[in-house]
Amino acid sequence: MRRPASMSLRFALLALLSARPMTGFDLMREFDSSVGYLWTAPHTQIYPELRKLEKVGLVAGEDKPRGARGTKREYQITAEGETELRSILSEVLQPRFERDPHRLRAAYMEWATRDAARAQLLAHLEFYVAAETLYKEEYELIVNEQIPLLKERLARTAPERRQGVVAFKAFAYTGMIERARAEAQWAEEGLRLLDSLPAEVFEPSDRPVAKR
Amino acid sequence: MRRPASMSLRFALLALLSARPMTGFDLMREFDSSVGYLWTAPHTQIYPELRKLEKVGLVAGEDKPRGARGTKREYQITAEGETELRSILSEVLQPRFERDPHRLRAAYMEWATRDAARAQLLAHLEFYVAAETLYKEEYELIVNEQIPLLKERLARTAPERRQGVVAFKAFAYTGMIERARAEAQWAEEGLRLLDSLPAEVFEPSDRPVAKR
DNA sequence: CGAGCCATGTAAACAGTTACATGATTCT
DNA sequence: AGAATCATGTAACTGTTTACATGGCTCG
Repeated sequence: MRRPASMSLRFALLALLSARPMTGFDLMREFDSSVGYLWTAPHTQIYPELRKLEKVGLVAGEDKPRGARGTKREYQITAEGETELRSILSEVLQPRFERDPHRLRAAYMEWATRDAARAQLLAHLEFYVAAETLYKEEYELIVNEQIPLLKERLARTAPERRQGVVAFKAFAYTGMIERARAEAQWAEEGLRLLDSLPAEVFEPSDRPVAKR
Repeated sequence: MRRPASMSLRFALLALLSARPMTGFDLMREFDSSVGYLWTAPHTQIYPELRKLEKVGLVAGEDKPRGARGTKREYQITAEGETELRSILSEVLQPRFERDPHRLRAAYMEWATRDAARAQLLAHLEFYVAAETLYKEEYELIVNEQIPLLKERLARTAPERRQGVVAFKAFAYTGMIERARAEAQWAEEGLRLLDSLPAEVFEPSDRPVAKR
């Protein structure tokens, strides 16, 4: 009866299958695109999880022919699976303090050279500037209903509910955009800090030869 | 020779031990306070990792008496350990797309009732408003040099380098503060969205008795 | 003497990553 | 015929969480 604290993969698979039936491979490709920014998993995690979901009746698998000799297994969400989706969302997932390796490293930058610290922050800045652009593009695709899976989902959704389906996906992305912007800003702040500090606060770039 | 992609626990332990020698228990308590917002680990991870670090010479352990019969093992960072710290920070840790269970769930809120969605976002808002306050308090403690471990660290640091030691820790916290603010803002945006959507977009609060 | 803190451990389970592997189909 | 794509798997390992466990020290 107990639901594990972390079952995001399960949730993600059920959520995707609620749009249309898919094979493990299809799901893998979905994780490589749009949804992949929210959650992702390698195929080595997807296939076993699908078998588990089938065993407990949340999805139904069916072998489909593929070409002459080939087959593939297509999964569709069951009524129990949809109930599970509702049930997961009916419980609050408590936010918790997140570990952040980048923030941790930043806190001890006195052990880095100025150049290394700068390189780290530039990588951070570059990554999140690009991420922000990416997320904004996704956002536009969502609100313009230009994502294939979203279109299929909407086609299977009662007209009066479509508005919400789009709005929640767009909402998730505004969070990603805001976060990326905050990270980029932080990196810029760090770069200014680096420039403002005197050379003596850093580990020397060329360490003395004999350090004993 | 290869360094694992994720060695934040190792980094955190070395960074803490660079302030002063500590036992596993001391480190555990540190993770329960200040530094714990940047990184944390349970004792079941700390003790084995310390033994590993000792085996490879990055820390040196020494048994200390405790009362009459008791002992405890105190670890101090070695020269090799400090080199390791510098070495880790000399390489850029590439930022990557983070999975976020909360954003994932938000994207599929059409499967929730309005009340459940609101409860989720209120929990998010409450958590991050509190976190922001907490982080700001920590920030003040840092810049005013009121954190015991930081004071000990500064006492062992050459005067001309102290400025950086404080500034980097403060910098890490500005990132935490900005992020918490962004999350709180996002939750508020979500609450406004919920209020703006018509009732039909949500799963019914009281499901029909006979769902077939 | 008991509560609460100090101190350290094992073991099982789970989530996620990486490496290795296989074979069919489709397109050029 | 070979390359790219479709499709699915096993196995080993790392990092993290959770449960269970033990015992000494200090203070009231």
